[in-house]
Amino acid sequence: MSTDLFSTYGDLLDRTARKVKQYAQRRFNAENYDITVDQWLILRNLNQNNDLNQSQLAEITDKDHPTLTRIIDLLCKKGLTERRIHPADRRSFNVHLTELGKHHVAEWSPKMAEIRMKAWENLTEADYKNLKRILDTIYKNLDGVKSEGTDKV
Amino acid sequence: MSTDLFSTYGDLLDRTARKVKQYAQRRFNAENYDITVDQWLILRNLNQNNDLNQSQLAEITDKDHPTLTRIIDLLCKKGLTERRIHPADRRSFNVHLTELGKHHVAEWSPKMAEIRMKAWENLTEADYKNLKRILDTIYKNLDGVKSEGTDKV
DNA sequence: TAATAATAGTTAGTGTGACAAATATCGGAA
DNA sequence: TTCCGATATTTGTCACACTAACTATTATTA
Repeated sequence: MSTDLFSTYGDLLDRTARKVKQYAQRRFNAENYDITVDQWLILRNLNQNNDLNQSQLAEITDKDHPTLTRIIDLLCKKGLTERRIHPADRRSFNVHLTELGKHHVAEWSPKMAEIRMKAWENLTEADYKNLKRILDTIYKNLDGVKSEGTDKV
Repeated sequence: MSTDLFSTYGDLLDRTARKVKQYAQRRFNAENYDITVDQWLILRNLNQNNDLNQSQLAEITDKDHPTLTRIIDLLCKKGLTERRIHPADRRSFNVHLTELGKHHVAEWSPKMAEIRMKAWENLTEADYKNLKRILDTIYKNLDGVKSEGTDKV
C-alpha cells in the first residue's frame, strides 16, 4: 500500500472526532444541559448498567482510571451520581446513578439522539457499517501492542 | 435512518482517534523522538510550507489559536522552530522551521510513515477512500453551524 | 501469621482542546 | 489625525488523556 496515501488518516480522525465532540458540546450548551460530552457517556452507560465499580466503568467507556475518577468527581458534585461503598471490598465503590441522574438521562436522551443524527446527513446505513468496521479494525491493529519497541523507555 | 444504530459513532470515533494517537506517541517515545503527535503535525506542515504565520498554520492544521500558540511555544523551547517578526505586520510572526527542525523532520519521517502504516493492516485502499469520504462528510455536516440554537448561551 | 504481590482508586505533572477575554496592531472612515 | 472595528496573538480557566507515583485494601504464599 502506498505510504503517502494513508499518511494523514490520523489527523483526519482526530479532527473529525474533535468536530463531533465540539458540535455536540455546543448543542448541549444551547439546550442548557449542564453536562460535557464525556460526562454524558458515563451517565448513559450507568443508566444501562447501574452500580458498576470504577474499574468496570472505565473498561466499558474506554476511559483511563484517573480520567474516570475526575469525571465521577464532577458528576457527584452535580448530584447526578454518588459513590457507594462496596459491601465486600473496601477498596472499591459502586458508582450509583441518582434519581436526579436518571431524571436527566430520561429528559435529555431524545435531544441527544437528535444531535447525533445531524452528522449522518448524506450518509447511509452502509456507510455507517463500513465506518464501524474500518475503525474497529484500526483499533484492533493498534491494541495490545503497548510494549512493542518500547525497550528503550 | 434508525437513531439507535448511529447513536455511538461519536464514542467510536473518539476512542479510535485516541488509540491512534496513543499508539503513535508510544512509538515516538520508543524511538526516543522528543516530540508529541500534535507537535509533529505542526513540524510536518512547516516542512512543506515554512514561515507561515500562526493564523495560517492554525487553519491548515485545524488547531485553534490558543492551542497553536502553546504548541509553538514548546517547539521553540526545543529549538525546532522560531518566531520571526513579520516584516510588514508587527502583530504577527512567521513561524520558522530551524535547521535543527528540518534535520529532525528528515531524520524522523521514514519511521513516522512506518508507524502510521501499522493501522492499515487488513484494510484496503478502497477502505481508506471510504473512510476519508465518510469522515469528510461528517465534518462538513457539523461545520459552520456554530450559532445554531445557541441563542440561550 | 508475616511478608509480599496484586488490585481499586487517587493525586500530580504535562500536553492538548474549547472558550472567553485581554493586548497590540492594523486599516479605513470621519 | 483620531477614532473604531477587524485581526494576530496571548493568557486564564476548565475539562480530558496519559504516565507515574502513591495510599489503602485484599489476596497469596512462604
